[in-house]
Amino acid sequence: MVSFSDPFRLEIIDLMMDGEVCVCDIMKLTKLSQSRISYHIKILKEAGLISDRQEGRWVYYSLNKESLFLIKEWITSLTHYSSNRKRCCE
Amino acid sequence: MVSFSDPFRLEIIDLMMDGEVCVCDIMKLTKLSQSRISYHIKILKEAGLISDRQEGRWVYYSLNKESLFLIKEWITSLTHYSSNRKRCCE
DNA sequence: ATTATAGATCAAAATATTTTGATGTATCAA
DNA sequence: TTGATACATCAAAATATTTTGATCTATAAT
Repeated sequence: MVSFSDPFRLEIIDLMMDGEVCVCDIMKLTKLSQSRISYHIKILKEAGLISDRQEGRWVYYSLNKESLFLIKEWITSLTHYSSNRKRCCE
Repeated sequence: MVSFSDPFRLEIIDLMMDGEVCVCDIMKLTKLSQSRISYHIKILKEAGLISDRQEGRWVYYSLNKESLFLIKEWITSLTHYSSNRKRCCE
């Protein structure tokens, strides 16, 4: 959740919407520097939000649908509990 | 989305799961200082994630279900597009 | 073997966010 | 009208995150 907190990470996430991308794809599409992208990728990976798969020199990243689903479930749980007024400061 | 990026804000959001809370509620439940809470509340409010309602000296905060729903929709859209492999670096 | 490419990692610098403590405003109770 | 409570706001300090540029590893092509 906390890993959603950077606009460039959101941009990278959006790029993964259509499937796998490598760092070089992201470089071309965003004009961010390589190390900058690797840094954000690392944060997304540590948060379990993306998966990686190496193929030769390339590393393909893609969204981890399961963890996205878990986040949705958490958001759902936020709104699906009792909404009865609690008295303040009792 | 970016406003989810602080663990204390997530805690405050969780507290609102059961309904409205005021700053003093949050103070009691979290032991955070008043100005610290107001600071985080402000960020959540500016993000449209919570709504407020004043009643006398108290301000009641609650989750804005609509904006939570929009976030869920965005997450859904991330995973519901074509997953066909794209060639890297073409 | 040499060179090129993809990407990870690192330390320092730049930048942004958060915390603190003080002060301000509004409401209410005595 | 005085004092207390709830909360907002502000500037400075503390802390955390991000960016940069350099260097490193691994793979692959010549």
